[in-house]
Amino acid sequence: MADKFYITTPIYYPSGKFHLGHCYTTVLADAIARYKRARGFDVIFLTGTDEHGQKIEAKAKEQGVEPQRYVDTMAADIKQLWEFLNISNNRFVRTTDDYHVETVKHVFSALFENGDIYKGTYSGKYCQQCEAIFTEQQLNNGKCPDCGRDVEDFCEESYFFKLSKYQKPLQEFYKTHPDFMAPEARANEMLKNFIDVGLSDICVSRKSVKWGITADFDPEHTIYVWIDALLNYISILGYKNQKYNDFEEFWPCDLHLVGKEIMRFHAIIWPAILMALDLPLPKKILGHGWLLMNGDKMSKSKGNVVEPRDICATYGIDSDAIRYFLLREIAVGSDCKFSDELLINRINADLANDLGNLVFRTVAMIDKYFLGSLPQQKQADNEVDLPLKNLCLSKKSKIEHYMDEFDTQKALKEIFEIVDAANKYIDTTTPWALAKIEKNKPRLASVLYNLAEAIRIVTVFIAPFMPTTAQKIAQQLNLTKEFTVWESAGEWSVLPADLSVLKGTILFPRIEES
RNA sequence: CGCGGAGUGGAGCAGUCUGGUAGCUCGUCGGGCUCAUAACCCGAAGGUCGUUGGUUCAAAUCCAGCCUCCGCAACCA
Repeated sequence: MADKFYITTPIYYPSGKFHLGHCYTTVLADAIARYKRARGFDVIFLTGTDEHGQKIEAKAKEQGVEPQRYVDTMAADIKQLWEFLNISNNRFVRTTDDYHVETVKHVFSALFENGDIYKGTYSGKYCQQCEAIFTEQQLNNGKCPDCGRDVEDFCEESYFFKLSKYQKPLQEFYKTHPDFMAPEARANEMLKNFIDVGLSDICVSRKSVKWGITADFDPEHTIYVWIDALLNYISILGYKNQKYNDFEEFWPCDLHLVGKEIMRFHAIIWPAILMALDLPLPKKILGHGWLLMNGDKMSKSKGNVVEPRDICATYGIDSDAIRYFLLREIAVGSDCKFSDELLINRINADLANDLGNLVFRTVAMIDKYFLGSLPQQKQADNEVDLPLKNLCLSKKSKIEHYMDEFDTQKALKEIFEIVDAANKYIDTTTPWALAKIEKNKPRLASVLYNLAEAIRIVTVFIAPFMPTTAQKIAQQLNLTKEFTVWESAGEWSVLPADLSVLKGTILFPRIEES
């Protein structure tokens, strides 16, 4: 039996256009999922949409459609986006799906029955414009902190979850599982900002919100969207529903990937709910940073979003280029500045000039000097070949090390050192000079073969990050499956000596700035 | 004094935990090469590491204070 690996993205809230930020989370999860599969893991990779709540209700109304219709459209759109980005998720959850609703209702009732959910009164200050409730402290000079308008008293009967009861167990858990939250800075923030000041019970139902899952024992109440949303991670495995049957095998989750702004829901509330259900806690919550537009967060409400399909169309680039940018440019856990210029520079420098050009010139030379097929006879390795070979062979363990830490940036850096070394190798060996003298042909064949091997290894390594590109290179070098299995990246002379290539199109055309 | 993060050549970042000649990518300038996508290779210029003070033989790194920017405080990846 293969080892199991369960990875999730958050389920996205479709209250507006999806943007590059959502793509980052999902692409990161995808690269990790593909890497794990390459290493032989049996992977469940889950993403989805969080479709209930007031904002969705309002948005639907604004467009003059039923909420269900609205979320259907949005879910279809995001699925298309993931297809465009080559996302390999094998589960997709929608919180309006029957089985999910079934699980949520069951859990809510169970928690009510065991006393972790109780009836209370929810009070605060309500802003009509924002349709949001704030606490006294949140107000800005007594006005709504979002829009600055007057607020009114608000009081409603509600159900509460006994989060406070889990303060001590959570603290104990964090202490015994120091790797539970990552990166460290984010863990500090959680502990100092929320845990240390004391957890209070949270309101988990709303009478005023209609678009949500109703509580079985009190149908006037809909269940708070975060309770609803978090349960997706187990409803999709079939916990308390009949649709799936993977809970025993795949829970607890190996990695919840989340944006830093929703870290607290995953690192505090979610574990508390699981404790209340007497279920094991996830192994790791990784809170990544944001893409910043001119220093500002890219967000739906600020309207400064970048849509990946638009940007690809504008510059004529394919989705692998976007994937590469996200995985290469962003240090896991840190914020990252974004601009068209940074994107273009990164793509041109690494993908067009270095990788794309390397593949193109190598294949072109095999085509030109040997009509596409290398002769069998090869010289042995010499002092120029060995460094290249050894560099290639040294990378597998390093890349595995970084990927096991989910650090795609460092992993890609290692991979591209091979690309650099190969380009340099061409300069050192001067194949065009060898080609001029007939007796140098065997040496020329060796040089080109070594380049093909280096490229093959790169192809194996980049497949989790740029699956389409890996496929394109594989076609050009005539790589069948056995030459691209992960383990083969740790070996040399894997390709047949009489390698044939097919000249293909340019992988990444340079983007000329307008 | 709510909490957290950041401040390093023109741009984007690493280095700070474990003090010891300041590193990477892009850009700029000069040279080389011509297989290749005006791509590739080599070299150079450019930084008193936000600021003040302290510890030390030695501080980007440790300590204290200050300034600036960003984020969080219950529905933003």
